Amino acid sequence: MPYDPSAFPPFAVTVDLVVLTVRRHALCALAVRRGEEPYKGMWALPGGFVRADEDLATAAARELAEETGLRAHDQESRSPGAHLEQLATYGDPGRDPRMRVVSVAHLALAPDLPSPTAGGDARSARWAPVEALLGTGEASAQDSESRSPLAFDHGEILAAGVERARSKIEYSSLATAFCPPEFTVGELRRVYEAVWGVVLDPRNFHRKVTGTPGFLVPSGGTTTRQGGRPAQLFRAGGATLLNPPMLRPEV
Amino acid sequence: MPYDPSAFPPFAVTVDLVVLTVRRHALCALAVRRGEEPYKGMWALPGGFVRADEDLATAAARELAEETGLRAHDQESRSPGAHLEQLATYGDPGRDPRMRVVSVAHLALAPDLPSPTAGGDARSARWAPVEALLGTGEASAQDSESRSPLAFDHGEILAAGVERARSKIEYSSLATAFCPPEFTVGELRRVYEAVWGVVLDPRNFHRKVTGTPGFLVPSGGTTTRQGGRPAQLFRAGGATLLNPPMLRPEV
DNA sequence: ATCATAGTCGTCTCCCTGACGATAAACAGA
DNA sequence: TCTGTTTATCGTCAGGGAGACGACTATGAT
Repeated sequence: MPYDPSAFPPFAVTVDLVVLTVRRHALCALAVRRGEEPYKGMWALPGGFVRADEDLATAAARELAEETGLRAHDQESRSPGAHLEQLATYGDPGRDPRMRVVSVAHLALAPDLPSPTAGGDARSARWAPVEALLGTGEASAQDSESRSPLAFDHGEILAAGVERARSKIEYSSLATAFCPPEFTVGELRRVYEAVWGVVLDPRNFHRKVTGTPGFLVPSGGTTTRQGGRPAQLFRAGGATLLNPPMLRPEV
Repeated sequence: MPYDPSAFPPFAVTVDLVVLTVRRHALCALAVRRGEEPYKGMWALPGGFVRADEDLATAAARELAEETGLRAHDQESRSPGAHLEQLATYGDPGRDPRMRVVSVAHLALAPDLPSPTAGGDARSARWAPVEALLGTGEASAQDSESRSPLAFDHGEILAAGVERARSKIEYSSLATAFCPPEFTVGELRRVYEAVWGVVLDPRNFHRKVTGTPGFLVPSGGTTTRQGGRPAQLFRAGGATLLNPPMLRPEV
């Protein structure tokens, strides 16, 4: 199968971002309003073209910074940035009516930002609960597809990102990416509850996360910002894989 | 960030395949010999350009069929085909010295084929143990990178595919994709042992897989093709997710 | 006949988990 | 100040799954 550099179809390559955060006990995604056709006026995932000399991860980090001001860190550092990883690639012919576009979707997990869309184009970007963006809310499941108000195939991409986040916090410490640098066990539990959409037993959850070596390290302080008895503050520990994993309740 | 259809850098888009199988108790990958520069004469992963009107999954299935004669089935059917799923996308500038190429890597899991490379170009394709292709064998880890004899960044892609397969057989029934339509518990255990590179207790393994609902369904027959006492034959059951998962031994 | 090889069934113990009682330390309001 | 509310944290107990391993079965090979 010899390569023929002059005989391959040209593609446009973009990165699309599924940026998730937890706001007011709900899992939310960043959506931007489209200013042009097609899908003008509809919500879409943030994204853009990959530049000629740019790595895919670099392009995703650049788009993330442009939209949220967050700096990405893929694995290690627990800086103010967000977790960023590649999600999947979408390249159906006709997914963009204008041209052949292959989009490398990325998943970003960010802590709740003080001013959600203040940095970028505030009137055209917002955090929205994922149920609303996916059309999986209380609306009865009458038509099984395209209930999502998102443009292109972004509903499918968002669903994949949400599912990835839901499964990944099971066996990794990634849930801490939704938390500020210092957080309590209860705040971490509310992250799990929001992402999974369940209610967890506070006592078993506390035993589990504090008993998993490397998951949490006490920072020494306490806080009462959630009300009630003062809670110990923790930082994310060095462990990235949880063994044994957190278990998502059945059913 | 308005789209400008006339101002985006053109990319070539390819699919590369990590095709894994278990042969003689070893995890093997399909490699093809390059006939041209760059990397002429080196081994590489099979792959090729995505056509102008072709879906990414379709392109991957086409390449798989061209190289192995296997028909792909992504999730459900347990036909003679192979499991095929998207793995990750690689698009570093300079990963191909000739042009800007974005490669959407796919992972295929196939049963041991009677004639490994008889279908295609037999003298330029072969199954090779993944340790050999990755350079992670008994060779001392003196230089930590580029010990792989594979062209381009295919060593990295193969490593990602192997790691995906290793983790995915933990919580899914995908290990059966390495087996013929009918197989014994012992044969399935040898698949796990080859993929993970461990030795498993036959008694605990038997209890686990036969006790997981939907994983295996008895086909009625028995076989002695492995020697010893006749073993019951099974087919893959309908379950795709194993709950609780198979546990890879520690350390 | 005996041995080697695989397969299959049980048992025992440890540890994790879920269910849930009890206590502790803050704040709000009477 | 006292009481109720909220959240955090510690303990207990029963059930299930997994690792370690003994025992038995049914073939083929020597």
